[in-house]
Amino acid sequence: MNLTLEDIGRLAGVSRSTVSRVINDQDSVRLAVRERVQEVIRLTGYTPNAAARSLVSGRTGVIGLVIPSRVHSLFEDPYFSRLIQGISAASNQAGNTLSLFLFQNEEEEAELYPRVITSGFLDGLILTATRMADPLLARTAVGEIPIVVVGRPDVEGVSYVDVDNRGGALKAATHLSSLGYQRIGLLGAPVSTTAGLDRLNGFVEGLAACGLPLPPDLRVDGDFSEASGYVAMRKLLAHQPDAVFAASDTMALGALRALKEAGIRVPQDMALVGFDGLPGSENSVPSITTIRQPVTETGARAVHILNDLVTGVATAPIVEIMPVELVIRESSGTSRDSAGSDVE
Amino acid sequence: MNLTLEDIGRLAGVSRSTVSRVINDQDSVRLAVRERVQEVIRLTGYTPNAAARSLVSGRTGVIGLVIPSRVHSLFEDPYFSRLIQGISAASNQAGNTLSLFLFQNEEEEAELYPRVITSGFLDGLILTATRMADPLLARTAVGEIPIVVVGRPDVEGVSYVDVDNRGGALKAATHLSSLGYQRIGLLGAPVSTTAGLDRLNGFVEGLAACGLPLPPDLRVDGDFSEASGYVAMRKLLAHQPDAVFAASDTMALGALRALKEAGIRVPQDMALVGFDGLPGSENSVPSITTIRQPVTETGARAVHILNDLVTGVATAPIVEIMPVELVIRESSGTSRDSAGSDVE
DNA sequence: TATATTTCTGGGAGCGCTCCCAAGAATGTT
DNA sequence: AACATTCTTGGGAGCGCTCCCAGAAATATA
Repeated sequence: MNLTLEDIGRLAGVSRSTVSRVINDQDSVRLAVRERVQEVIRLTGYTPNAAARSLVSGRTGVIGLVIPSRVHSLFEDPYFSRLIQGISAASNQAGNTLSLFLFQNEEEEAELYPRVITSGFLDGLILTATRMADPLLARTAVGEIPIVVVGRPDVEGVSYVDVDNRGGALKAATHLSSLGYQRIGLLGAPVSTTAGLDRLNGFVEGLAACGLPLPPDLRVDGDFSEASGYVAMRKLLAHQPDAVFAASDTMALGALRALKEAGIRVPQDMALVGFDGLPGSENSVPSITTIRQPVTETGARAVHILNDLVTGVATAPIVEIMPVELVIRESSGTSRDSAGSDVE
Repeated sequence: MNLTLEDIGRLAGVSRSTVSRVINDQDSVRLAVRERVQEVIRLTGYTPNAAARSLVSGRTGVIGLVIPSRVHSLFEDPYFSRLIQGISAASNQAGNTLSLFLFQNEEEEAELYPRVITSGFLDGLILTATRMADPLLARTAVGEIPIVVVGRPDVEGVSYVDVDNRGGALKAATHLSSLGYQRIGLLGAPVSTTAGLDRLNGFVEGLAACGLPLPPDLRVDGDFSEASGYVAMRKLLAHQPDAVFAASDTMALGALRALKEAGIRVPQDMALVGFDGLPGSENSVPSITTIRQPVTETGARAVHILNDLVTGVATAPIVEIMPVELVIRESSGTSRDSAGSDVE
């Protein structure tokens, strides 16, 4: 039942080559012939065999998305969900097929990954949530397959797309400072991730630009989770900050819970700024001021860069930093002064 | 740089064919030769070209997972997250590669789907979240590619894996009845889904077996979401049930929120049973009695059945119903009597 | 030792496609 | 009308692999 080019050619009264030309939209096929062939293709529902095609062209149109073994819980994370959607949408649009590689554990990773990058099955790879000194990234240097990392990797020479973590955190700091807050605490993300590190540095830099320090006791780190935000906020409370920047919205949500429990009103008693721009921070009470990052667009850019690499339009490394945006909401809506404080 | 069978053969001093035999673990290769070839393969890091392989074998080892356009929000749903993980884990283990098809809208679905199932790129397909009269399912009947649906489809002749929705809802009903509750309400899932329908029927059947009715005013339907559970519970409250079965844990969580707001204690004033067995129902206060369904295993079974279909070990349609389990927690911990009621 | 039997190995054919080249058809030029 | 030029078209070759068959090597049997 499976048709071949030859079959279509026979039905249309032309040769294999002509049918191939029609399918690949190459010129130099007489209009009448072209239409006749297209009609036969339409009627038969013929689709070219992908394997044969890629055997000769050396390309499959398939790009892989690797999510390392650690991040399984994160799969429910709205960030990942949106990232995957962005990548999927962009690859559909670009005519790619997306293959998903979720490794269950390190052994699976070590066993499957080398095969994946060398079998010729993939045109390219998008790597997410790489850790510091990521073994996947190390293994990849050898392979010839184009790779784009989402999030800044800690090695040189790799193409990646990242959001402006540093700039975003800087914005958060200056925003809070401009409202008159002086004891601004940080609910940090793990510095074992480049995102955590960049947000920390940007935040410190922003405070410094406003003439403010970040005393060690005003910084407690979490792990991106709501629970860690809750715990960290409780610790922070002992040192009486008047505003807090949480390095993720999820942690900000946890912090908000801790503040509510402690009877501290937001923003009247304390201002709160998050990072990410997830729906949760918009729908909370009060809604949380945040640094919105373009997650879907980041995924889409990764796909486009990867395709440029695959087609040779560009050569690695390509780096792109996506802009972030300060979204002011209730949790930092009023200035320190109008909140009736005793400071300045 | 890309090696071929011929290259490996030359390096090992044997022919293409012998190398192929070693790689495919076929017998009748002298041990010494086999080891020499394996050594060369190990040293060179050779991996067979997937396209060439599948061109001749007619198989790619790739299975597709289709998530229709509607369910994008559901991607964050813990259910989908776990299902995808189950499917991914099982397909890794079975030596398959997983391709993910997230369609953004109906047009994309209509355009891409036919190509996907006919290009020969996929050995088989797993379809999730099909709706009643699903166009994908209808289109598929024509195609030759093996398909397994997760969740009972509303058409005949299709292989599928489902959980025992009917039996689970029946258990919930008899459990509540056995505790002495008499006005047991239903917070239903949409009957436009087979899961919603089956849970409704099982629940009614279970009540009937205990000699209890389901008065129309004791049934309000939601849409699986937390918000819909909240709203539905508030409506239900007006008709004073003494226990409620929510057809999903997420809705049960919403119901719990409504009950707390109304000052109704669970389980003292009202018992509550959910369905799914998600982490959220375990960690809530009080923890919610639920019907636990084996999500990961369901995904794994779908992969195995699909592989049986692909290899011809089995022929469609294959149907498998996964068992569910009543998990008793705080929200129905005590019997109606010991809760100090006036009934019986 | 000669022959029958089994085990192992090499090369041809072909999977369905794209690329290339050369031949044929159509058009342009004098 | 005769030739040069351009546009179309067909078929050969080959992508890297598996399958199959026949010949070579090893082993068993007389």
